[in-house]
Amino acid sequence: MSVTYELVKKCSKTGARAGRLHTPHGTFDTPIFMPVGTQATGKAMSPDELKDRGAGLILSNTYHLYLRPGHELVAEAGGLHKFMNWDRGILTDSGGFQVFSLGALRKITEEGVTFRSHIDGSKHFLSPEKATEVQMALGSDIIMAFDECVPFPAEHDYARNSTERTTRWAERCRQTHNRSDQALFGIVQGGMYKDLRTMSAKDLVSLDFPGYAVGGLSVGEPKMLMYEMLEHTVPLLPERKPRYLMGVGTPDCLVEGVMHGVDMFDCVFPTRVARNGTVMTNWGRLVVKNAEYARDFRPLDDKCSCYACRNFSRAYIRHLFKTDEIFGLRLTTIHNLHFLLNFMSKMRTAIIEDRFLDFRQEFLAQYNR
RNA sequence: GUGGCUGUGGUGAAGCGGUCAACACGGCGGAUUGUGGUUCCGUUAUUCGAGGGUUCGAUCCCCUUCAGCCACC
Repeated sequence: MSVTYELVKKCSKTGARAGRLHTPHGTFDTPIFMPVGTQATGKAMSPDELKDRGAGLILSNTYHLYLRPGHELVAEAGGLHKFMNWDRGILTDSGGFQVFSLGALRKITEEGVTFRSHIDGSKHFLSPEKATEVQMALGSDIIMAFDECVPFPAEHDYARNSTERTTRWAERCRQTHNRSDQALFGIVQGGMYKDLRTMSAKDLVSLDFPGYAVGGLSVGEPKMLMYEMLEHTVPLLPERKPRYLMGVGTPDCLVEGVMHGVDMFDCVFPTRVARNGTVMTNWGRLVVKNAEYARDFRPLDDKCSCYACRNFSRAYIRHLFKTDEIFGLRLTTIHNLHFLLNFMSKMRTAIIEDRFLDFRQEFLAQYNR
């Protein structure tokens, strides 16, 4: 198998686990946070800058690359790794979530999804087969099954039909997939219904994917409900395979995810919020563009050792935001990625030293919001 | 010096006798979780250059004054 999971250490008190993920482009420590580079670039960051923060896998996107520049072009360039000059791991999302986000612009049938491009309104069709073909052309290390993300809230009937279809689609993705140097992960759906989560997990596990994602969470439901779903769903997944919680990236959610046994995460949150002038610190969120920092000459986070914190003040970074200088959002992006990747590595160390619960408690006591 | 025009929030401006002075930008604050260097939400002029008058009521009419711009001497 092209992608395998190696369990290194299990927490004695929670479901948390430390491991290693072996991929065709290297081995990466888990739990891992994968920065999002939707359009074949980690926004505002060069590949070297991503590596300097310790990024291992990054996430890119089928929907976006299919529309622009087109997967054939990427294949012609020699694949996504070569095209964007990234020699570590790449995971591509199938486009299911994007199509879900398009709302009124799309129509779902058993065959697939007809949708209109958010760029020019042109009509397109994405199916399990097509999404898999596109991802094979891109050549990412991990590709995702084409799923339908159940919205929140959703009626039980709707969620059941959708979840069953996602499983049928997963089987079609598996039938289509034939690249031995990449792994296809299945995605558990089921909305906020435990019986459907159980059904989805069981059906997908029987299809024997090399890894499993928990999808359909962090779609607007209360955090407690998300944690409840995680606690229910993760134990249904095979222990010897990686588990990936899609779309989660705030520090508090990451700790909870890790505690419940999740190995992989991705989220636009740290980078998007950075681009809008907000950073994460050991004490919680800090909106550096706010007026209260105009004369604050301290670093973003005095406990942080990142390039931005070592060299620049809140007042300076705020000034860059106020004047729309691109260097400002580069600094906050550097900081947020450093913060989050460092945070993941601290969690991993805590698991290995079997003090994860204490770590979690200390962190949550300090970090508000 | 004479004639004309203009003076509304941080900016550009609408209104022109009658509820809370339109809108845009900016500012301030919030949101943002498998798309969006994006988008969304809230808020931001007890006051219309100043003073006086007419009127039940004036940013809007009248008088005085100040300031800016233009033209002429």
